[in-house]
Amino acid sequence: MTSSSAPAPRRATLADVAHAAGVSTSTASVVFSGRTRVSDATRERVLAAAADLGYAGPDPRAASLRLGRSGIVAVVLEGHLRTAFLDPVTIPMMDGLTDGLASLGAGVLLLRDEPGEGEVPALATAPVDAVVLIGCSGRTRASLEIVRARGLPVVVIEGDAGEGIPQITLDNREAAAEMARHIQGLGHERVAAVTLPLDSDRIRGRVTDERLGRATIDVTIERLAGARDVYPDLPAVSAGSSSIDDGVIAGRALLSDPAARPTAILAQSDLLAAGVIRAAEDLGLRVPDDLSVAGFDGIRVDGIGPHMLTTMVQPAVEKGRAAGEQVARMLRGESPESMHLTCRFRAGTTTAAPTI
Amino acid sequence: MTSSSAPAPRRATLADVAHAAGVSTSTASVVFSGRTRVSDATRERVLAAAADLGYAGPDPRAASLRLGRSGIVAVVLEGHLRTAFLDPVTIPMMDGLTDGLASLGAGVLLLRDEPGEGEVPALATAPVDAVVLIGCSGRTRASLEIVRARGLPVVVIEGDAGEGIPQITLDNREAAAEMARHIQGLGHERVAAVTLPLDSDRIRGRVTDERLGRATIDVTIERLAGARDVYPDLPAVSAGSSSIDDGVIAGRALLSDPAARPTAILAQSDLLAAGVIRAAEDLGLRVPDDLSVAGFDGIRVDGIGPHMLTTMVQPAVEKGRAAGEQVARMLRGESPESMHLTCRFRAGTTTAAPTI
DNA sequence: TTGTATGCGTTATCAG
DNA sequence: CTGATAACGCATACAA
Repeated sequence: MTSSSAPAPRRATLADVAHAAGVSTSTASVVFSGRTRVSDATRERVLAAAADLGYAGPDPRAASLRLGRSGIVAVVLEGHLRTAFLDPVTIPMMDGLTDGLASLGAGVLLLRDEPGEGEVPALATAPVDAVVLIGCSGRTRASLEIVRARGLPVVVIEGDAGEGIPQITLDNREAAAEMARHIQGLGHERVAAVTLPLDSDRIRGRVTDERLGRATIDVTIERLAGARDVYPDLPAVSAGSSSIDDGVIAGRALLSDPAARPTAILAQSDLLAAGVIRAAEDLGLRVPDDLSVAGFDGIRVDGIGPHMLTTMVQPAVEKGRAAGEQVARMLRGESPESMHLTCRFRAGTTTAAPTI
Repeated sequence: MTSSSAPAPRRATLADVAHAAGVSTSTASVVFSGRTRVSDATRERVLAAAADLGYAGPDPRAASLRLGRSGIVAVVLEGHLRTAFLDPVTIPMMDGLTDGLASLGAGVLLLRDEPGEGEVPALATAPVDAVVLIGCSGRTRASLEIVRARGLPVVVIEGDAGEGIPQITLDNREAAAEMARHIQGLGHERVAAVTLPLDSDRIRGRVTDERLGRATIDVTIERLAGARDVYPDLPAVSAGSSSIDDGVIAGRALLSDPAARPTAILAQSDLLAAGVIRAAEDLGLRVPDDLSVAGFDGIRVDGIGPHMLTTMVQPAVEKGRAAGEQVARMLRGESPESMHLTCRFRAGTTTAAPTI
């Protein structure tokens, strides 16, 4: 009957165990690390002593000091988890990341990129071996500075950190262009776009050249550029986030005026596309007869009834796994490589030739 | 022009900085920790030397050995992140957790509860100060053993770890009963339930007494018990996961036979409820006229058209925050308290009096 | 206000 | 196969 509030006299250390087993600490250490052969007899004695003293293995803190690594990789997300995980591609990506890191036996430390109420950013003092930055934009830039100052290996997913920092990127521009060509091939001429946020201010509204010039989120910029490679004058509305609700808002903005109504809308994410579809149907438009809607990401979207979104499928899990693998390489002392992953067109039921 | 592949000769240490600044290491240490007054003059000198040597602050690994804590709290999730985050309440809960931990400046280390391919579980060697277990069931039980062996403070969310381990629980049984009474109050007599998985096997199908006896997931057991407090003979079908798709499957199973069709279905999660609604509408039934459907969780569900789910809203963020706060207490040496949080009934448009 | 001494718990090296 | 020794880099009590 051990009470959990019992004041542990003092945790047993490796030295205690060694002493109790009548061996040196180095021998005891080797029993646990297994890096050298030990006779079965002494191993038994050490293990017995350990069990006896309630020793649960080497203290990770001491080990990490000695070894120079902690087995932890930081992932820096923007803002609240709620926000970061609102994007459905985040989860498969994180999953890929943990997979890619598995070869290291490393865990993932979730860090927020917040101002942090005047505190020193956790990133500056976290015992991590490497850092993965996601979407190096705005505030994330500050994280990059900290990381570089600490001299930690870093990989950037979907963002450009410049100067020889390995990055995992998507062919956003080419993929967006491919989708635009699909729409063009169907015969659409009056087309509009709904973009992801332009910067961390996340202001909604018509995308002017001036606003675009100040934009900081690469994904948004690239996907719009790709679409405009095909439709140079493509009008666009920016959303406040990648969500169905924001898609509805942007959709309304583009569809409310029947005179200026496009026949196709290119959304920069599947969630936005779902919102656009909802907005269209609320206005009595039929998809794809009256309006074609294209998405981006290739996630499974609930809530658009019988529709199957026409979209560009991005390799989300691969993205994370690639980042994890590059981190592993850097930690092994090998030189990392930037990787460029490609999206795949997937036809759905939400795009068709215009009927007008 | 610093190349990132430059072989750093050796990272500067606090001692180097102190030496360069012509002060002792303790003085230099204090400059960074700020735990004692230092004259502006020496502070300047130390900082200058640090900048000069590219010293980015104390090595967290050494600091954590010295201080006896790492500022990291582990969260153990079941299976792939994909699976854990499939449950929409996980994200707000994690958010609450990081909030609750914020007072400690602690980060969250995501750990999977996997077999791990014969490797030692990361939990056994991760440099963490405390552990949060989620839904202490089955495999998680093994994690608990490791944690106890290491003598780490631990808090369990929605699970019973027994023996004085603080837990954050929900009034699942009472809440489920409250919902059942709502349905009863509307006049329903033929009612059925769709439950969450019974155990980690996640087998779908009719819930027999025998299967229920072997069930290991407390949430499922409790919510079903609550419903049966009101409808003692309530038939139930278990889902393979908390998802819309699984809700559809369970819904079909319950509704396919017109003769034995219930007039109300109590789903153990909102996603399952959404699936049931979809299954009902696929069969030509109207909700709530032909079938009342109740959910559980109070998340925002897309994909059920105009419906507003009648549900029990659980305090997801609070759950996480409470866990974080208890961890903080334990690390401050105060004794932790188990907390029991309550759900709130929210009326929607998916339940009504039976029309037959 | 600053310096001195000590130990946090390990693990790598190398000699026996 | 085992043991002595020396770091790993830092933060604190205490003395100056």
